[in-house]
Amino acid sequence: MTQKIQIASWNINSIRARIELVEKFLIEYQPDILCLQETKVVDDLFPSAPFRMLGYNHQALHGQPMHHGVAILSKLPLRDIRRHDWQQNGEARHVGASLANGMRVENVYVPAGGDIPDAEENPKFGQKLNFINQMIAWSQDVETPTILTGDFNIAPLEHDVWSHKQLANVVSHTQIEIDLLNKLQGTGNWVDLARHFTPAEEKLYTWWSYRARDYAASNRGRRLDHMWVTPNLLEKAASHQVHVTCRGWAKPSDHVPIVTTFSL
DNA sequence: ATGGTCGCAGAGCGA
Repeated sequence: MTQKIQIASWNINSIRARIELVEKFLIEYQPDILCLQETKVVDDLFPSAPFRMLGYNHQALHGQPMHHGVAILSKLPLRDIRRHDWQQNGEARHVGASLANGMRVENVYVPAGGDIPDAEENPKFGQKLNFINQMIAWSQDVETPTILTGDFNIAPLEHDVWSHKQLANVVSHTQIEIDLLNKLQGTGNWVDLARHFTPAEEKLYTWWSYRARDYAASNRGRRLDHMWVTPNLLEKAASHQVHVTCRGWAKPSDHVPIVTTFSL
């Protein structure tokens, strides 16, 4: 008998501003586990009750005032919850937890990196590169079946952005970021599930700027959100979906949810 | 055309 587990990841851009949107998503798609990024709330003020009402009784929260913040909401018990602060700067960007079957879920919000792709001119860009380097060191030791998901803030492939040429020097698609992300991927032999199921030649986005007059008409998106697995989980991954329609919902996040179905 | 829009807080910054 096989067990089906669906795991979702969504940069929600404030959980308090969008709790109804999340409820709509959970009712419609019923994932077992939801990884959130940019919750923008301290743990004491996290809206836990609406999730419990929907059966997500197991909650690994890792928030801070104002910015960032990650959380794992789960119908399945979570254990060995770890809240990482990779740069010892108080930023809440990574929370991980194990399931009863031994799988680990690692939920990450990589720094956006500011506007100028130069570490000396723009410390935020340096922080982003440093963060990935910390993850590379961490990734060396990952052996258990692990899902690494979240907002990586990097769109590595040509068709992960609306224009490879026009974004070549735009933070999220610069070669230095792509090289570093590829190094991280190689370190753990991580498999990029979205591209495992969708050919590299096909455009695939998870984020569209709020600034476009009509996001759908201009369709200038980027694939910033990812779900990677260790090779020992690959054969269990049955499908991967990007729920583009959520970008068109009222009061949307600028990111859409991604969901992987595992057959265990 | 170098703008545009969000959320947090309660001005301006980060995204």
